[in-house]
Amino acid sequence: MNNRLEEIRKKRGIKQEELAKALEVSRQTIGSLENGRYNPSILLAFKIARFFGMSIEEIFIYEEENNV
Amino acid sequence: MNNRLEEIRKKRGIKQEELAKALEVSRQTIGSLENGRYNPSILLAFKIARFFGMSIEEIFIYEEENNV
DNA sequence: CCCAAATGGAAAGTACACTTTACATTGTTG
DNA sequence: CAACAATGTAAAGTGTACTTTCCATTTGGG
Repeated sequence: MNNRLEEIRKKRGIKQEELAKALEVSRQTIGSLENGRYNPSILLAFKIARFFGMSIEEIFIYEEENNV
Repeated sequence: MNNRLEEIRKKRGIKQEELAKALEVSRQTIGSLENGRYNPSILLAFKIARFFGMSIEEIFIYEEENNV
């Protein structure tokens, strides 16, 4: 899964640490999401979407992962 | 998090097992989601939404969980 | 240039999504 | 009622999301 987190966060002019605090997760979690080290839980995805006033689908891009 | 999985699945007239096979997860996973034993991963949420031709937000209802 | 702020990322531990196996319960339907 | 289909659910194991701690690298402003 890809995501537009870094792009969207920078457009809002906020730091990873500020976003992390707002979402009540660690800064490393934000960094890991932005750099694709892992995917968010659905709860975190909802928090992120709500924070930015967007839908999950606008932020996280699912393209038929062929990982079997 | 609540979800409308059971409702939507029944409206389509398909069995838990059929849905499970289509999504490539176990039948128990579907049952557990329908009965709220746990939340789906975001990948599974995307698969479910895509399967039903709906958005994640239409199926999974996030209401500011106050679980801290 | 220099320092500090911002970010990248590894390591070890915890929580939970998901699997397989197994069994019990609840409807049908013959 | 008998027998089978559909669902509920528990237990134990695995993978991964997320945490805390720690250090390295990058970047911008004085």
